[in-house]
Amino acid sequence: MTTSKIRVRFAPSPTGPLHIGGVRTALFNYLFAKHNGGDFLLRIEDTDQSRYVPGAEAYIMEALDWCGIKIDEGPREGGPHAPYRQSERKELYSKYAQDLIDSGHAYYAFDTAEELDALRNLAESKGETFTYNNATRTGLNNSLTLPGNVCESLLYSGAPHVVRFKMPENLVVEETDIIRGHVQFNTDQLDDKVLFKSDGMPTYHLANVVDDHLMEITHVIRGEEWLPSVPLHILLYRAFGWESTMPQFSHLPLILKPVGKGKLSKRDGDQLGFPVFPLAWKDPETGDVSRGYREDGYLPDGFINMLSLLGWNPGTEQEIFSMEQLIDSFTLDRVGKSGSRFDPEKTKWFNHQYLIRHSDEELAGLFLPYLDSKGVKVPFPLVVRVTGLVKERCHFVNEIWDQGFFFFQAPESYDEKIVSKRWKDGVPEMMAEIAGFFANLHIWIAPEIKEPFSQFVTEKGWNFGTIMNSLRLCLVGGSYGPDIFDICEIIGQAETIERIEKAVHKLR
RNA sequence: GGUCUGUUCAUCUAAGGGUUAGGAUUCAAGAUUUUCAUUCUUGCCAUAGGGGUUCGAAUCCCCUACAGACUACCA
Repeated sequence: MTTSKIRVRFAPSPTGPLHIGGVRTALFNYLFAKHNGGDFLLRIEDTDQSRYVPGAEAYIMEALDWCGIKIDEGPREGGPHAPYRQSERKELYSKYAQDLIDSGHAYYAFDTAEELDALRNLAESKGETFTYNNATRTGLNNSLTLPGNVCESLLYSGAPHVVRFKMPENLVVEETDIIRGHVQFNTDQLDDKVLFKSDGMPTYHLANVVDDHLMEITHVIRGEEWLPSVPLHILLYRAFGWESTMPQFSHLPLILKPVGKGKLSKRDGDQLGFPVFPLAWKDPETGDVSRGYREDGYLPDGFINMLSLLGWNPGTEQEIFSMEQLIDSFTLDRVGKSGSRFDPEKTKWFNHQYLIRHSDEELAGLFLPYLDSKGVKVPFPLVVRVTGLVKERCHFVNEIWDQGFFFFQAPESYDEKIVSKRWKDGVPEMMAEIAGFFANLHIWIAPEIKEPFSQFVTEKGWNFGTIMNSLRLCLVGGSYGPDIFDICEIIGQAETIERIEKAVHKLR
């Protein structure tokens, strides 16, 4: 253990949009770094050219930006260990692969992918599993079995080859994972992993270890799916002679799908009607669009708050956390070990909590694009006022429209259920009288409408409930919305009267 | 199949040997809102099963079951 500055990295591969599991991994890395006054780096692991997806890298950065996760060093930000894109560090890795061959920790292998596939199929047909390891490597085409001169001439002639790690025999590799505690593996169960591919690129395992070392990463915080490769990574650090500065490992529990079995996947969102991505994503090949939390009207701080509580808890009963508070409270020892099922309902609840905490101005600003898309152009102060009136009844920014569209345009239809319930005999006549009454009012602000109106209704001996509900139907087209007199005030005297007359006319 | 990891209300989780097993979401009921939503109150609901260790186990150990991850020249 060194006493150097805490440094962590989020190292996604740009094979598509980040999903919420990835965002959570990034978040926990970020929170851990900031809690300890350390650095958070973004490193793009694009060593598999065949899986490269255009736009994915930009997506990842935009998603982190939206979430409020700030990158200290990365491809865009630069930094002392640039470049931060593994494809741009390509030359570096072959040197390290060579070091391992020279020290006897790795070897060249000339077996083709087809040959290995055939071996796997053969083993499978016999109910066995083929593994490239100490038991089989002596019977395969590699620098351990081939005569030195044959091997050299193969390399010289440019024969395709990979570099494999020579997994030691019967060695117990132990490690203390910050989240999981003591874990151990026997190397006899492991295979000779490819470190360097025939296309000249390193695999994840090599690149990851080399870069983490070079970038002075102190803690590796990643998903549980990486736990099985921990022994390989430890052995690599040892082989390089870097064990004394090896990062500490933490393996985060998985995020499971809301219903059914297994970890959350892209498909779940489409089927169950909630986003699995922070931002909407358009697949460049198929053109399919997947929805995103941002586009669905979620607020980033609520989204982050929800994610933070998936697998982590503060040990207190506090549930609402700003990013600053999260940084303050976050420690890895309060991260659980078991997988968390994702709950879209609670996500909605969080969003509502954040929605009502946001200022009317801020929310109105976020709502503006939705208004635009409806072709509505109104003064901003009006949008602010309406937002303030309806935000408590919304879970999402876009619901401000559903809850308040009638402030901006007259209802075009009337909810039939409400019509049959409220539009009884005599009601049209009462409404017509009310329109006349409104026309004679001189002051048009909510309390000054309510007061005389109540008097008027009382004098007439009408049923207040019937009147209010029917009036609401006239003004908004249904049985929803905030206080009626607020609505009257905002839409104005003339419009109020007009809507009543229109309803009387149309609902005859 | 093998290796590894996990298992507390429907869901997220608290309780690091001693509590009526706590909170939150969902759901249900009531109150408020002469609408709807919000809000408030109340309620329902859990230690996977079996063995140990212990005066005492959700907590420590073992077995079983179930679940998951990994098992590629992918990350």
